[in-house]
Amino acid sequence: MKHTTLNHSKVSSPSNPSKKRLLLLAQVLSKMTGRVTSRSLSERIGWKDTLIRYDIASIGFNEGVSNGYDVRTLLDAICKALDLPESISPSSVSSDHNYEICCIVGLGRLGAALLDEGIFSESGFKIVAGFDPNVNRTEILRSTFPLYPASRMQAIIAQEKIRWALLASKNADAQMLANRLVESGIRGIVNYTDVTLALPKSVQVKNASPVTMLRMLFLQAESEQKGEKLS
Amino acid sequence: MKHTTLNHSKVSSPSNPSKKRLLLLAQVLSKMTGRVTSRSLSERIGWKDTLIRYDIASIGFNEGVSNGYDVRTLLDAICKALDLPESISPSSVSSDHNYEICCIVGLGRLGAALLDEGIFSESGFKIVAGFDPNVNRTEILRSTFPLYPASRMQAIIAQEKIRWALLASKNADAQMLANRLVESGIRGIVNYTDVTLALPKSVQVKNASPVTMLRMLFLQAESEQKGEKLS
DNA sequence: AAAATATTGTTAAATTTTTCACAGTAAATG
DNA sequence: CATTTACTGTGAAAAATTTAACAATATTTT
Repeated sequence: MKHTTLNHSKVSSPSNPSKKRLLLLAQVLSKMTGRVTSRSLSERIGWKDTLIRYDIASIGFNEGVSNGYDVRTLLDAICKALDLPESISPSSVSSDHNYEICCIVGLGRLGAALLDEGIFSESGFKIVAGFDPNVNRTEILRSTFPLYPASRMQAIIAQEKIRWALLASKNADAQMLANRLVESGIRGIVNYTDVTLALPKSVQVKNASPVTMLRMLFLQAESEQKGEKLS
Repeated sequence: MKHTTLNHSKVSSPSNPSKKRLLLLAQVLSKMTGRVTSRSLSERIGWKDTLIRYDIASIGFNEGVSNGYDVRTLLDAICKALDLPESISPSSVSSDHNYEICCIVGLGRLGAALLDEGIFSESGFKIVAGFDPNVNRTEILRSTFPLYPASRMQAIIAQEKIRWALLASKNADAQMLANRLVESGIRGIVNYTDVTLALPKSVQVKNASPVTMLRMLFLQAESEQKGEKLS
């Protein structure tokens, strides 16, 4: 009999929690070589080995029977399954320069820090514009891509086909700017402000404000102490 | 019969997902006044009204019968239940200056942006130190709290009783610095680097790197398109 | 080459989380 | 003041997620 490489029974795509774990797993694998087992990964990342196998199975990968996984092969499979814009895997010449286009909204201290192009190189995401309500900021700051006054957001976003935004404005401006992003047809926002944005369900958000993150961290630690599960 | 204010059957503390939602809920309520209903909140935040009622019930709050909730009362109750260091609620004189002590590790462009004290004012968290492996950085930068070379982390963290860290170093240094944080007895890390940290289970992490956030956002949007649940 | 070992893939069970359904209650209405 | 309306609180049902159990199978050891 040939290698048992094609008896995949799981057809459905991975669940949302699985996807998030697979992303993290891919990021870990991208720093490794050789072979791994579900147990060695479990020790590295902290999830139950059985959950890791479950996640891997959910993308229909099964080249690991009895002997663990080849890092490279597994990584490639995960990247393909998640369909990230540009694979984390080095071997992925698959999608040739398939970037997702982003912008930064709000060029205060934090927003300006994100202008550093190095952050996003090889991430699959490309920042092509920055916006701020304050024209001073857009004129003073230097970056490898153009900066515009917020009044031009709608036009530029359409023109450049921007689909994602990093929102790092003042809290007071956050909802207003988010609304404009929505009107411009954006698909998702990474929200570095403390404002819990009101958005249509069709627009995704990820909250990443330092304060909110610290508070969530605090809650997580509180639960952990009492012996509860951590997420 | 008296007001039905004390027939709380739920004794167990809220589940972890509930806690996170309650935190966001509190942040939203802190910007409101008057009364709200589970439905109006549902429209504002996007979760099912029934889930909001469930979360509220989980902290034993029941002053909403038939008439919705008083924003202020509910907010206070949530803050008390979550036991955040300094309440989001304005009326909370309860815990007098009960700060959680934090530090910033890595003072590159992003880390330096976090030196802005305004970010954390009234958050319940107080930054008392910054660290960087590069002594140049600690000498050049200005901030309202002292900056130290990374070599002094262990000593200062013990001395200042620092319990939380914002890690914004270069990726290459991240794990090394995280290890030192762990050795120093830190309780949790907000990780702004792209490295998936290997840490003991007793130390909590929240990943907030722009790239990881964008990737998760992307996955979330992908699922949403196919009509799946969003987290 | 047989036995022992290590490890996956998978199905089923357990657990957790969310949703539903509706009884009960305060306020508003006619 | 009876009736309607708009809500909550809650216990049970449903759905989602995680864990456990184990048969199957490569690899290593003796």
